[in-house]
Amino acid sequence: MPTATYHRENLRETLLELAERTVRRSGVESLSLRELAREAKVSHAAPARHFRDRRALLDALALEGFQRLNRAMADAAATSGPFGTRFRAIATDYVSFAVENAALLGLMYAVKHEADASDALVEAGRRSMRVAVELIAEAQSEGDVLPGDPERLALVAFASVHGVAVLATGDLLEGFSVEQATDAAVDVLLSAIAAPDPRA
Amino acid sequence: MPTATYHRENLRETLLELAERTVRRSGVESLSLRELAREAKVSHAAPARHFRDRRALLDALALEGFQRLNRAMADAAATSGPFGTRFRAIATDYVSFAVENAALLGLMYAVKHEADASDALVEAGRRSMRVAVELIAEAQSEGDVLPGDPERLALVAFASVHGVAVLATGDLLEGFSVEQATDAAVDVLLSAIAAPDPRA
DNA sequence: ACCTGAACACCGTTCAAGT
DNA sequence: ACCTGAACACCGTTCAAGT
Repeated sequence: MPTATYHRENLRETLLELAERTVRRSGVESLSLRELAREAKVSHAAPARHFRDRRALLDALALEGFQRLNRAMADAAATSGPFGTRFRAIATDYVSFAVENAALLGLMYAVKHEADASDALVEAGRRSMRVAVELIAEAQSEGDVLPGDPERLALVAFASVHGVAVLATGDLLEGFSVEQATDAAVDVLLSAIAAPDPRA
Repeated sequence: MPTATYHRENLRETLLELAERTVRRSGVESLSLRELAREAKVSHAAPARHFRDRRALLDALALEGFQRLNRAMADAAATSGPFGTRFRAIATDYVSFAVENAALLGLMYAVKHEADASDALVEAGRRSMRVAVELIAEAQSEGDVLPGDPERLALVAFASVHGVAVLATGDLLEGFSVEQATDAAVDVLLSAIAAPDPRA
């Protein structure tokens, strides 16, 4: 008779993985701690040891989401090449993440602005905006982007790309593909903020 | 002893009003049909006569939301004046609606793209996009906007404004006011798509 | 330290029965 | 037609008790 089916190696991670899977498959609202516990083959009270309540689990999920998104954006920003290319790469990555993790993205933004969001979560939420600000400030100093408050331009760029992401996940693209929509937004932004090529 | 505390004038409307109030105050997830029934002083099974299930009530709420939003946008679009002014007015109205009805807007977009959303809901969701397309097509025929697929430009404009709305409700404006963010997005969009003034 | 099992106060949904 | 009250199968959360 094998013993110890009863405490698990790393219940916290197991629960997070299971939770992410069910959020992806059926949305946040159908995520039940008791169901999760059943899937993890653990008593329904066990998750409480690792997450104070349902919200704490959701917060942890959202935090992981922001961390993954930020890593992807930072990687795309870190490539070399002309500003337009790097900007387009970041936008594409952002929208791809949104499409592939639609429910998670919704959770990330929903949970971030709840009154008592953790510092780590708020900080992670701000981080992607800062990637955009730095990219634009840097491009300005290279003469690739018109002068002007980089925070203001980054806000508009971020809003625009995030908007495409939301419309994409909401099935509101009305005939355009995700790539077409992203490219269109990037084209419009670049035509507004890119400095004219001095070699032209 | 007064009789008839027991069937109500218009329970459906009463429930919708109460539901909207609690969604506004405490979010969708804390909306309970039983609680609603208690507030309406009706048995917990009574709401089922008017809404098949919780989702049906949420759908009805979302539909009302789109209708109000679309009315506001159509009104702003119907004013006369130069394209830039009208466009800015619509954007401002959209973002104001989003800020004043943050939870409702979230519900609207969440519910719209659930697999079995009602036709009325999907149609209402598309309508605001069409207002944008028409505005831009009209401005192009007047020579106020550069030529190009009006649906593509409207998509970008819509995404941009919706993005500002989402960032605003998500407390991600980082030091900018809602008005500043909206104006910045409109400025950038106009500088990309507005035709140069022929009188200049 | 980590988990269990029972208990409590909620849910949404359904359905026979009442008016 | 519209509502009630009871019932069913779920929840999240807490807590004494076990190992």
